[in-house]
Amino acid sequence: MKRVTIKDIARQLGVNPSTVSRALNDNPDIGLALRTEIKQLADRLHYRPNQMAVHLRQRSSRLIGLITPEVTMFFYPSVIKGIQHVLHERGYNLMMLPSNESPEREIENIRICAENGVAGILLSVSRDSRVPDQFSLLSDMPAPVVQLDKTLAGLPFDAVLLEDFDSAYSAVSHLVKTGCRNIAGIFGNPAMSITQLRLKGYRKALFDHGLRCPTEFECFADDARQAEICARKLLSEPAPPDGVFAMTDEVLIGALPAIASLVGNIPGDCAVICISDGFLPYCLQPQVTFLLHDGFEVGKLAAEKLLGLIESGEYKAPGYSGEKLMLKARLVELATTRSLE
Amino acid sequence: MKRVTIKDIARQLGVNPSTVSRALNDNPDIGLALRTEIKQLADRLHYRPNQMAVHLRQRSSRLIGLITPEVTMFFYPSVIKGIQHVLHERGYNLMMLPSNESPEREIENIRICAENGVAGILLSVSRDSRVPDQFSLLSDMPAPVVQLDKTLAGLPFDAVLLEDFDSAYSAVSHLVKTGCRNIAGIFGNPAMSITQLRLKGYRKALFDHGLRCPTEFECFADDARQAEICARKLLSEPAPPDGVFAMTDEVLIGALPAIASLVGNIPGDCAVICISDGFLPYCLQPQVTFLLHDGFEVGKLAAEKLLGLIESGEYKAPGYSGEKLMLKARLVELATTRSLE
DNA sequence: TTGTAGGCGTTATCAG
DNA sequence: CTGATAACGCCTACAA
Repeated sequence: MKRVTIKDIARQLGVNPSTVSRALNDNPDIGLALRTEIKQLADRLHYRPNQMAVHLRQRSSRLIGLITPEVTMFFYPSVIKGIQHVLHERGYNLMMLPSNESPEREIENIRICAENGVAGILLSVSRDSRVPDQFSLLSDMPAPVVQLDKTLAGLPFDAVLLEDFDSAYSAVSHLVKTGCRNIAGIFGNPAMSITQLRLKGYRKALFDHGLRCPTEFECFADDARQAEICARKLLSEPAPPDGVFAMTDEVLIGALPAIASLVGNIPGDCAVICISDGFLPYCLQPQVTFLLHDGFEVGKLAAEKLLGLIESGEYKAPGYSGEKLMLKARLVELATTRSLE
Repeated sequence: MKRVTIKDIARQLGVNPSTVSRALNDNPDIGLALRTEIKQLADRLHYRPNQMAVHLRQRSSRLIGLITPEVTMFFYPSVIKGIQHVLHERGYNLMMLPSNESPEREIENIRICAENGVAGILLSVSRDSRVPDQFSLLSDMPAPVVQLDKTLAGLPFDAVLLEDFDSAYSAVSHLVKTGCRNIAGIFGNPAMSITQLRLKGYRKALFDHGLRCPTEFECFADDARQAEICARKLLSEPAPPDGVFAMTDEVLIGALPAIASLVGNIPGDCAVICISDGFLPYCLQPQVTFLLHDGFEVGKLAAEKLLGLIESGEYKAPGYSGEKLMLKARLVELATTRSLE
């Protein structure tokens, strides 16, 4: 039960393989009559092109490499959905290459992309990745790169990311507006640029509103578990916060239950706000107001950008250095308002 | 800046490309001296084999196709981690092929696997998939298939799945043990086999303990939102349940906050138990006892099984029909016990 | 131990 | 309009 190839069709019709190839690719050079005859036979024989051969020939597969630091249940599932939504309808496939937060693995993943002739790379960098050595490989790749979410300044690629500074700034400002005066922040790993940006937004918001920003109120957590510990520590301070900014869903899911169990009334005693993908805040109790960072949108835009580059070849222009596309977050108010107090 | 190929190396060393190929593949026919010389040059030139060519030649890529109904934040992220853990260390890569719960898309995905010469397929079927038409394609594929999680009886493939019936049975029995007498169940879409199995386990447990099992207490929810509605409906019955079995994390996350807001005391007034991947129950408040369905383990075992089949060729034997590997769930008690009352 | 030649399945180029 | 030919990069009988 060998697979049927172009040659088989050619033989049966007594024509040349190249003619079959052209006909199947709708080349108008081939007479309509012959073209349809070939197509019909191809159909009857259940002919499917061997992509491995096509790829070798074209020197590029229709694969897109997605390099991410990890596959958490937060954010990435929706990013992936957004990516797939675009890739599928344009006939590309997705190869997942998690780096497990390891720069070495990241390099290996880039290598895998090169060896497999991916048509393009979607790159979300690990915590400890550094420009430029690590990404020198990328520059002489015949495929475009689009960074998404966790990006690195200084790489000459397009990027799609969320306004981290602004979102944090807005979130904290919203807490201030609803009456909070002692606002703590729980952040992610400080080596990540998104952490730094959100931290800056947090600080600036406090500063602009004339509020103090004691360092004990700035906590850093690598995961939900640590976020819980941070929350407990914050609330056991002699002067505990009356508002908490959670940098991510992951932080929120760790911190909120702890806060809920320690203060009588949220947001009465302590308000909580976070930056979220828009799913968890609806699930948790009490519901929490958040700034929506839409992963689906990020994935979709990054994929569209990437396919655009692939098809235009624009990225090959000497000196092409990409542009950053910054998405704004939207405030979603779920919490019962606190401003009455 | 063309990519360096085997020919380039051969030319520089004045040997034949085939010699280089053999040397790089550690063929002992090639003299050790020459072999190392070739390898060194390959290194210096940063030679990387062109996998597209290798694949065409071998008639198989080192890609594994993962076909899943969707990419939710529940369960799949850990399954994927388990899969990647195995694939990566054995030099395979993962192509993600979500079917969006569409049987047509599922067929298309199988086709994509065939065209791309994947070395194997990991298959989790959609709700409405039916044997056998849909999977006839699979039978004459030169690659093995392993089903995981959402499986379909009647397909002649290996499968790795969790003991759904047993887990539901144990979960409900545990509720009985802690004193519940009116136990409701919130399930997923009834068309899924895991729903049917868990439903049967639920019913059997009630039956075996001599408890009634009114149909109003069996609810079906397609997502978290619907699960919330189910929970509200259940608790507003004239005789509300004193125990609720949530079939999945997704059900739990929808139902628990609703239950928490409607009854004064969990588990005092109404106990809750669920089947979970082992992350959410720790996060939600109140914490809930669960049966651990370990996605990582499922992914890992399925991937190992698949690579085993690929490398042994066993699956090609006429009449090979696969075997089901059933994983048992483990009870994890987080809830404050209710048995005192 | 190494070289030669052919082919994996497709498509691009050049004739006719 | 269609056919012949070569090439994409690699591997593997077979020959030497």
